[in-house]
Amino acid sequence: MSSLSDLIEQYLREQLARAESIEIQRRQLARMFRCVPSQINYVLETRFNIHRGYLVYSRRGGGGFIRITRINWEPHPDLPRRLEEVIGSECSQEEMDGLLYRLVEAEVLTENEAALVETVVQQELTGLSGKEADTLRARLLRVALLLLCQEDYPG
Amino acid sequence: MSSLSDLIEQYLREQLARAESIEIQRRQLARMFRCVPSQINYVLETRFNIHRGYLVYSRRGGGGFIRITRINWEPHPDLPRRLEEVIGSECSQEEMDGLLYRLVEAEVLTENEAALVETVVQQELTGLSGKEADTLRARLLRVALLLLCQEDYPG
DNA sequence: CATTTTTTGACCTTTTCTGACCTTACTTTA
DNA sequence: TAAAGTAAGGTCAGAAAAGGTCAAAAAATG
Repeated sequence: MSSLSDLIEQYLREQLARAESIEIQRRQLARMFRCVPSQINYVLETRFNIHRGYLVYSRRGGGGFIRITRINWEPHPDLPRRLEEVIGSECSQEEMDGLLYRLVEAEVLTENEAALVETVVQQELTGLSGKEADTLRARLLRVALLLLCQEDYPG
Repeated sequence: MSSLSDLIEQYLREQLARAESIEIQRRQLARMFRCVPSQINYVLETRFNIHRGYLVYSRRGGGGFIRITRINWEPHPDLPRRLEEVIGSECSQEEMDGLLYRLVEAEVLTENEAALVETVVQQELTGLSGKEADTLRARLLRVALLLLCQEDYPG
């Protein structure tokens, strides 16, 4: 249990223990650990992804950098997966209404929030109908619920 | 975050924090930062464009100058409508990032909310690219912001 | 031994920086 | 007062400086 990736992870965690956000240079860090630059990407993908509560932002070009931020909201464990299951790739208006109704009953959303979602989503769908609308509705609804539910459970 | 362009950006932002509009001389600013004059244009194009909420006007010849004006979009009243205008029917990731950045600056969103939107929207876009992604991104982003902004200003 | 995780390297994309050359506006002078 | 000179800023293409991707090889794991 101490591959190079583990060492790099450990190093970054130490930095992140002191600051909520750190900036690194891929090349420099790679030189520091005597590895190839893409190894850094591997560590970031496997250890500092969103599931583990980190956000990575990077910029290329001269003065480029990689910023790792510890995030303040617990990614709600398997909400994304469940929403994926429940909503799927298409969602009719009736299905959406049903789901929203159930979420209000379960007190996951307030009535106001449900109404807001309904309004905003339907507004974005104006002019569309049939399968096209159902596909888009599924995506919009998923994003909407992820936002509202995550907001409810701040770290 | 410390390329020459970043430094010049920072300097100009400081000026613009005190006045809504500033006038500079390209040559002089270039001398000040020990760079070639066209570097200034680069900074203006990438950091002070309309997407980031700035207007640039310039005049050549003797006594020439460059004027940068901050667009003051007032946060509260009809933000939703403004957002729809700004987002339009397509939105690249860079445009989205720029907009989120500005909303954080304007204290319409917190950094966490911005990160949340970024994450959730990008997640829904996995597998898509090009125009298709840009179209969908515009829609998802609009819904996301409408939800969060309404939540912030209920009623 | 099969599978998963790690490591590496070749090739790609984005962002920044520079310099040669162009255009516009004001100033001077024949 | 028209032409020439001077003093700005603009454009664009290419070099340089980052970071990204992906697949194959190597190592670890069970």
